[in-house]
Parts: sequence; C-alpha cells; structure tokens
Amino acid sequence: MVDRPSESVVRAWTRLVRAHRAALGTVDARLKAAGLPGLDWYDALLELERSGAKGLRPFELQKQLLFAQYNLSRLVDRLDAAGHVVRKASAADGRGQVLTITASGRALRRRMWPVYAQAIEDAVGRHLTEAEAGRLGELLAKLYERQAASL
Amino acid sequence: MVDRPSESVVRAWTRLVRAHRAALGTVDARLKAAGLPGLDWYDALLELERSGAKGLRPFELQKQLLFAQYNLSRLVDRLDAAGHVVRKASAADGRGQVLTITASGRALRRRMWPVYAQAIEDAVGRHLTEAEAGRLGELLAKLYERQAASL
DNA sequence: TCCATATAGATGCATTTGCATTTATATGGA
DNA sequence: TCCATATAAATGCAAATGCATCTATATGGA
Repeated sequence: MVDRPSESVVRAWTRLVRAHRAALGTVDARLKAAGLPGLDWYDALLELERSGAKGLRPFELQKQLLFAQYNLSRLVDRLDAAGHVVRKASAADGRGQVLTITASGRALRRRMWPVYAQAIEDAVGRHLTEAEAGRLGELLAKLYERQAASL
Repeated sequence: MVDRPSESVVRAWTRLVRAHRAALGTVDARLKAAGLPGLDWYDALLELERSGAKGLRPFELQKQLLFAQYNLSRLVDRLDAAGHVVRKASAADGRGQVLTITASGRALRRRMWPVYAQAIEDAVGRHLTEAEAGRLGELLAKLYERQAASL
C-alpha cells in the first residue's frame, strides 16, 4: 500500500527529529560535563532496577529500550565489566542469561539522576507549560504505542 | 538555578526519546532495504538543494542540521567522494568553503524521497489523525525553537 | 525420536563516531 | 601594525556501531 504523508505529518516528523536532537544534545552534554556515563547506561540501569531481584533477560531489556541486539550485548559487557550488573545463566532457558543490577549500579543511577533531571528540565520543561508538556506526552505516547503495535 | 522537572515533563521527554527511536528505526530500515543512503545524506542534500546555486557554508549546514562539526566535515567528505556535492574555497572567507549540490546529488535526493515519504507515513502518519499530527508538530516546533533560542 | 527451523546471545571486521588537537584565516583592540 | 583571541575546517587515534555470521539451545512437527 502506497500513501503519501500529509504536510502536517512531514512537519511533525521533521520537528520530532530536530527537537529530539537538540534536547538529546543538551542532556548528553550535561552528563558528560559531570563526568557521568551516557543515557544508554542510565536507561539500562533504570530498567534493571525496576525489575528488582528477579532481573531481566537481555532480550527483554533490548525490546524495552529498542536497542539493536549487538548493541545491547556490548552495553551489558561494559556494565558488567564496570561491576554495575551481574550476568547469570538462566535456569529456565539454557540459551540465555538473567541480568541483575548491583549495589554499585544502583548507586550510579542515583548519582546520575540529579544531573539528568536538571538537564531534562532545561531541555524540555522550561520551554513548555504544564499543559503543553502533558499534551505532548500524550501525543507521543499514542504515536509510540501504535508504532510498537504495528510491528 | 536548580529545578526539578515535573512528572509531565519527564514523561514527555521519555516518550520523545522512545517515539523518535521507533520511528527512526522504521525510516532507517526502509532506506537501507531500498539500498539507499541514510537520513543524514538526505538532510544534507535537501538543505543544499534548497540553498540553490549560492550553496552553503559547512558551518551553516552544521547549525541547520545540528551535526557535530567533525561529523559534518566527514559527511561532506563522503558526499564529495560520491560526487554529490562540490566544495569550493569561499571567496569571502579564506578559512572556509562553499558547498553546492551536483546534478547527481539532486537525482539521489529525488530517488530517496518516495521511499522516505512512505516510511514517514508508516512510522508517523498512519498512527495519528491530521489534527493530532498538526498539534504534535506545533508543540515540537515550540520546544525546538525555544531550545535553539536558549543556546 | 529426529530434524528443520526459530530464538538467545556473542563476535570479527569494516565503518562511523567522539574527542582532542591542529592548521589556517579573521577580527578587534592596544 | 601587531598580537591575543575567535572561528572554520580537518584529522589522528580510540571507542562505539553496524553488519553478517556463528554457536548453542529450544521448539514444533513428521
């Protein structure tokens, strides 16, 4: 099926890319300036922290974060090498592993949050009203969920 | 000044990242599947095409696209090597150059568009109503413009 | 039970990115 | 005019990414 996107759609897409790039630039720069790891570490640590003692399978983390398989594999290598996560063989699936966050991983995430939060406020919050932020979140959520569903 | 982002703001940010990642994944995959170069080539070619015979300075392109300076420099290397752009020394500024798109560059951009357009429709358009796409574009534009202004 | 196929995860190699630095020209005072 | 500083662009090197492939286990029939 071939369909041309409307002008509003193209504009929305273009601005999605631009706004994302600008905001990400700010956030990355702040983390770096504070001598902290990048967002990928934060995201992974947060998901693992949320999963608690049960941990997460790498492929679950991958789907959650929309990472490429090989990128996730290597990210876990680094987190493991740095002592922030533990890999253990999955009891239920001989092919796989289970990842759990360590105390040091939790501590790192906690240290990152204030810097990250401030960056989010500067890159996003200060430019929108509460209502606008709410509406933007809703629209993006709808977009994201519908996309995820259509895979 | 220290300010915590509200929950709506954090949600908007998180969803901005997720929605962007999902949509970009679709778009990239489509271009690749069609044997075409990535979005960075498209964006650069489009800006150069818009600038016409006057061309653009690399640093202008860089600001327009929010690319890192070294990334832009190397992107131009590749576009140049592929014959899609021409670099000539700037008459007005001895440090710099002026970039112009070639016929082959225009042709490439034109070949990319149908694939890109279809991908935008599939990744964004089909998931939103016209009104939603319009509103999303507005909110993202506001966010982007305010960010750009606050650098 | 056996096999074809699917899924989980790792990895070698080429390309790209990031970082820091470098070269060259421009610009605005003293 | 001279110099300190700023800006334009390139680049060497290390790290990260993308791609294709590989190994190993799982799973669902015949």
